[in-house]
Parts: sequence; C-alpha cells; structure tokens
Amino acid sequence: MVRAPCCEKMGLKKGAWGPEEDQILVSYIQQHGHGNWRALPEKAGLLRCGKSCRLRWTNYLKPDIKRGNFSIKEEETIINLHEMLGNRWSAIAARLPGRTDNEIKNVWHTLLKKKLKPYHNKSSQDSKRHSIISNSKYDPKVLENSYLSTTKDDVTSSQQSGSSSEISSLTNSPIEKMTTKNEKMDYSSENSLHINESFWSADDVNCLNKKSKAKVQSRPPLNAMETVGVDSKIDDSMDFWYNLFISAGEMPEF
DNA sequence: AAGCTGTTCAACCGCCGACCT
DNA sequence: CAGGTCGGCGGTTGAACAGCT
Repeated sequence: MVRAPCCEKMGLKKGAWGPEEDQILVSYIQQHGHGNWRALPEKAGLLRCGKSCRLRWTNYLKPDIKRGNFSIKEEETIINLHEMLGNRWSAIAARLPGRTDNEIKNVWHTLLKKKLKPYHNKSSQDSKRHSIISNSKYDPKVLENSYLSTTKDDVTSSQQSGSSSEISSLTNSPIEKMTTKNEKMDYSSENSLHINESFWSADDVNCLNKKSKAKVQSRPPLNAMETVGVDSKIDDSMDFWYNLFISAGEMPEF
C-alpha cells in the first residue's frame, strides 16, 4: 500500500506561517474546535495541509504553551527523563507542563547535549549512576510504568474513580492542578483568546531570550497563559516529580 | 560595514499504530 | 481480514539570527 502524501493538493502553502494564517487558525479552533485536522484547512479557509495546521497549533498557537527559556529545573528534568526514557520526546513533554515535544527536542539537541558532555565524563559517581540506571532493575519501561505513569489520563481517571489511594494521593499535585486547568480551557467561549497587540504580556516578552524576543516582536503575539502563575506551577511540578523519584525509594539520589 | 560561521528553532517529512469501513 | 484514513511521533532541514573576524 502506498500512502498518498499529506499535501498532495497543489497550491498548498509551505514554510513559515504568517500572522493572518495564525489568526485564521486560532479563530477557527476557538469557534469550532479542531475536529478533523485534514478537513480543517478547507473549512477555515487556509491554504495549508491539515498536518501543518495541527503542528502549528500544538507547537505554537495552543494557549497553554509556555514560551521562553527553560529553567534549570526544567533542564535537569529533561536530562533525567531522557536518561530513563530516551528520545521519547512526547513522553518527556507530558511531564513538563506547557512545553512541547518539539521544543524539548530542540533544547536537547542544542543546549543539553553540550552541557551533558562534560557531565557524562565527570566523575565515578556519574558512572555509577549510569550503570544503575542502565541496570535492568531500572529499565526505562519499568521506571516509566512505576513512577511516571501519572499521565493526564491517569489523573483524570483517578478523579473519576477515586479508587486508588496511590493515584488519589496525586490528585492534589501541581500536575493535576495544571491538567485540570488545561482541561477546563474552553476555546469556543467568548473569554477565549484572540491574537492582537495585547496577546503577549510584558512578562512573556521579558522571559524570552534575545533571539526569541526579536522573533516574537516581528510576529503576532501568541502566548496565552498568565506566565507568572504558570511559572510557579511548573516549579512546583518539578518538585513533585523529584519527590516522587526519591520517595519511591529505589531511585539513586542524583 | 561586509562576509563568514555557528546556533536556534519552526516547520517539514516519513513512518507507525489505532481506528474505521 | 484488507485497505484506507487519521493523528501523533521522532528525525531532519533550512531560514533567520547572533557573533566573530
């Protein structure tokens, strides 16, 4: 079976998205939800393939995306999770609220890989840590299943069932709070966000690095989250995961 | 100021699994 | 069960930018 390419129609636009396209996409999703991605561009009046629309939305336009530099804690979390999960960017992203897999992948390939080079060769303690983690007892799958399975779905189901004490103990976690907040977002409401001059808060722009600032200022404002509030929640959630690792009692203390 | 090189990151591509008919 | 569609994922690319000479 040979699969037809996603953008087989001629005349579909490729490359960087313009402000008008962003506006159209955001407005459409706010009003109708994304529904079928493939059908969306035609309905919304965009000369893009559905895949491109989905990517643009999930990686850039979605209201709960946190932009700007990664905090030290976030970087450490990525390093630790990468060590356990490998290049499973979406799984890592699921544990970093407001960050996309694409963004994490980029950060890994640009920043963290370099930072890790000296780190990996640094000390015997590090080698010990690596050997412990690569030991079958710390099989990524096992680790993930044991300690990291508190995905959005799990939290949601635990909220519904309320049966597992283990899971229910997580319901007050920052992650849960974030998830709940995100799930409650209603893109079709009249309170939903519109791209205009006030879309970016000053904090949004200030927290960006120099390069991003330049880009952002030449683009429509996009971020939707109240950055200050989200920052504190993300810090909390990092603590949550660290504590979870440690309290599991089997993880070596890094 | 101009040219070159390295870095960043948004976007694309191809593949895969889940689901539907 | 086969064939087709769809959403999602990870790898890769290339334009834009920063920094250096």
